[in-house]
Amino acid sequence: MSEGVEWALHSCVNLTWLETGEAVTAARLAEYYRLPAAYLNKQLQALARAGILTSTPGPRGGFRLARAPEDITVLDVVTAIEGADDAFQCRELLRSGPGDHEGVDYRKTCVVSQTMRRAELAYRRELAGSTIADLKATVEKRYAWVPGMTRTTFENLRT
Amino acid sequence: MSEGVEWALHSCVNLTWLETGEAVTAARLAEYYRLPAAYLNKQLQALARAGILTSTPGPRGGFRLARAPEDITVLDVVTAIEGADDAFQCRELLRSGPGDHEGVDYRKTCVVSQTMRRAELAYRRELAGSTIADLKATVEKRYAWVPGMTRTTFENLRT
DNA sequence: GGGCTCTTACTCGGATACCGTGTGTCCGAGTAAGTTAGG
DNA sequence: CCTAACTTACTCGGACACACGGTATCCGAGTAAGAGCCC
Repeated sequence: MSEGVEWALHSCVNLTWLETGEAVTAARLAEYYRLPAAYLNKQLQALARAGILTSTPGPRGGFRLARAPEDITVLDVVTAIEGADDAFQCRELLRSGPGDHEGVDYRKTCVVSQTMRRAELAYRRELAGSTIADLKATVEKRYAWVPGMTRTTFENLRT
Repeated sequence: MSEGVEWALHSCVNLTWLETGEAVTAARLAEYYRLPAAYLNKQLQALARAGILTSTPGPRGGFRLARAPEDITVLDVVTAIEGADDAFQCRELLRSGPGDHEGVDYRKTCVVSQTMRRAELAYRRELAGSTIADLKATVEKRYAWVPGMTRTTFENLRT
């Protein structure tokens, strides 16, 4: 799985603590974790395309959350970065084997494919059960100083 | 995810139908689905290293299941091909951020990491719940002619 | 006929190329803020 | 002083290289079967 997923999730959570009506540039989000700014920008673009962030160009521009943290699931972010395809892709191996394949969709009927898909669905269900708001809340509960420290750090980066 | 997983799972199920005490060569297993023999051989080697298959060289050699189909989970096969690492690898992004990181293992404490890991565990749990014997049984129940057809096809490939 | 030896062909196993995707970087189009000049 | 146009610097966005892992292939080490020969 792409490393960008980790970057994207942490950046989204950070954005929830900076919500002051103004956008945050990719450069600042990158500097926070010492990441390559241009490449993080690429990932943020993917989030914007997926409707998770909104991007505004020009001075005082940058990214901000497109909707409430409660309405952004972790699965949304993963899908935006990794794409919507399942990890296991059924290539319909059975079609190359013996037997009659007339009008059969092995993606539906193949037992192997079904088993892998079931696991995939369990994975997605788990990720869809967590929202960015949940992450934010858990961090605030366990590490109460983090939001303030994060805000302060971004303030200092502003200079 | 590697395409070899699909090949490996189908090959394992096929082997359950051919269990006659003698091994099956990678070439024949490959021919069944018109796969590149040398490359399938590579995947079967991985299964052998993982203790799922046993390999015997020389004439009348080949591969056979190392243990009963009930004792081989789908997760075992996936792990043998893909490796034991999680799909999401926590690079401890937080360590590059602000704050004190003395003696902290973010793979354990980071909320993002925990969330991703929980999903990963759900995935694995699902795969660990299905064995090769389960796949075999389901196929035999739904498509009763398959075992016989498979055996016959392999008989013809023997020539 | 039985047993030993040698040949032989066959199998896996790892070492070797090739290619696509993720990783990383760069520069240009567009925009909004700040400035300046005019009314 | 207010307004409007211009300049300017800043941001995203996509186009361009690089690297690594999955894909595919080939040839060699080892082995067991089978033939042949001797007893």
